[in-house]
Amino acid sequence: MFALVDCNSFYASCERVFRPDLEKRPVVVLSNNDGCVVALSKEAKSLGIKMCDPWFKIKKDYKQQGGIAFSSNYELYADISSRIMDILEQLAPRIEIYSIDEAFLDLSGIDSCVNLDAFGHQCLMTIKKWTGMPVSVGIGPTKTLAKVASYGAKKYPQTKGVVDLSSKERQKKLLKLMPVEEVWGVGRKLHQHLNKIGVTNAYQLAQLDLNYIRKRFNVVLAKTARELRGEVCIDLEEQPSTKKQIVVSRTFSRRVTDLNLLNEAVSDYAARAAVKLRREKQTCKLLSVFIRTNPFRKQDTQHREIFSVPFILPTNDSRDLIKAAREGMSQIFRKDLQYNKAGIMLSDFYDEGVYQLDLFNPQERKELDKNLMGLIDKVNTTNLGPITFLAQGIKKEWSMKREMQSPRYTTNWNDLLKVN
DNA sequence: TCTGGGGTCCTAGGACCC
DNA sequence: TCTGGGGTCCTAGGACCC
Repeated sequence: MFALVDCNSFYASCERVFRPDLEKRPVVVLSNNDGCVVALSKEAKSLGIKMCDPWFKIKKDYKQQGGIAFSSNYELYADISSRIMDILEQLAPRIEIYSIDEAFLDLSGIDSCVNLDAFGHQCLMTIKKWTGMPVSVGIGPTKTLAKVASYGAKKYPQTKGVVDLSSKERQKKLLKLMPVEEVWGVGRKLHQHLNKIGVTNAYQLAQLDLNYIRKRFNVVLAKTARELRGEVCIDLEEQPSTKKQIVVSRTFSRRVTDLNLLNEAVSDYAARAAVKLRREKQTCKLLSVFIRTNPFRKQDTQHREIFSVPFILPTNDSRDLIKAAREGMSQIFRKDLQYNKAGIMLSDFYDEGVYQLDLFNPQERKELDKNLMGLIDKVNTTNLGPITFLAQGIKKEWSMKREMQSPRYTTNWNDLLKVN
């Protein structure tokens, strides 16, 4: 048996924890650059606001209706998330942290000694009491059914936030009520195709012939159908698997035509990616750089391109990555175009310390470089930092806008909440 | 004026091998 | 006219997730 513990409107709820005056008010959180809505409270939903709505389009009406908006504050969200995950670790023997706001719990063992519905409420109340965050709990024999249960727990207030789908009858009842596009693994395209063959709810999907699904669609959807029937196909993954790629990309605060500024931006992203790569204790053999113009501006000449730079020896040295990023940029940059986004991608990973010996690059040098990077990373965790590379730029004219950000209540002494 | 960021998995097709 | 069979590896693109 699995439980899915899922925070309600996670980012919006985080903002409310330290602003109780916002309870019952519409709250939305915006993406980087205050671009579009990425999280919204129930009250904001009932004003007709949708996920991904561009902020500039809804801003005026929304504010008039008493809504409040925040720029995203990832430092705050990450900290609240880790507090919630710590609590869940105490409540269940095995958990899988699935995303910043969700975790699957393995309930085997627990299900034989306590009532599962009661256990769900215990999780919900403990998290509410210790962090102030509202969550829903869905319980089912497979992960996909736990997701279904969580859908029910959010959708129907009479469940008080917990749905237990242990029984076949309850599964059947809820699956029939659930639109097929709400199923975990069914996105926009599959939704359209399924509708075309007359499948509109989750129950119908579960009843389809598996061979037919494999032939007409693919093996992944067949797996989803089996999970909906109660057959475990997706296991709990306790250890986060090592990453296969690292991406750092940003939309600029304004359109950029200057190669120097683009170089600055990708150098900055490369340096950030290098830190992530070293945190994973990995090295990479490939760095790709990409840029694109604003696809929404139909009047502009469009250009998007990606260029990959291989390394002879795998590396996680910031200087190598920055150099490669600039090299790549010089290959794809075109004069007189208005770029609005750039990014870099690292791939082809190797464990740190596993590399072919190189005649021209003696071992001692490598150790020295490694120590240097380690030292920089260490300094940057203290308030002596940050140490950055000049290539990353100083003014960062291209960097994003976040005009409505809340304080970092839990991670910065200066932002600590004051009580008068 | 203003439209996010970071991931994974699967498949088809091409290049290449014997 | 008629041009094998079986395999692997890599890449790009599509679909999905949060």
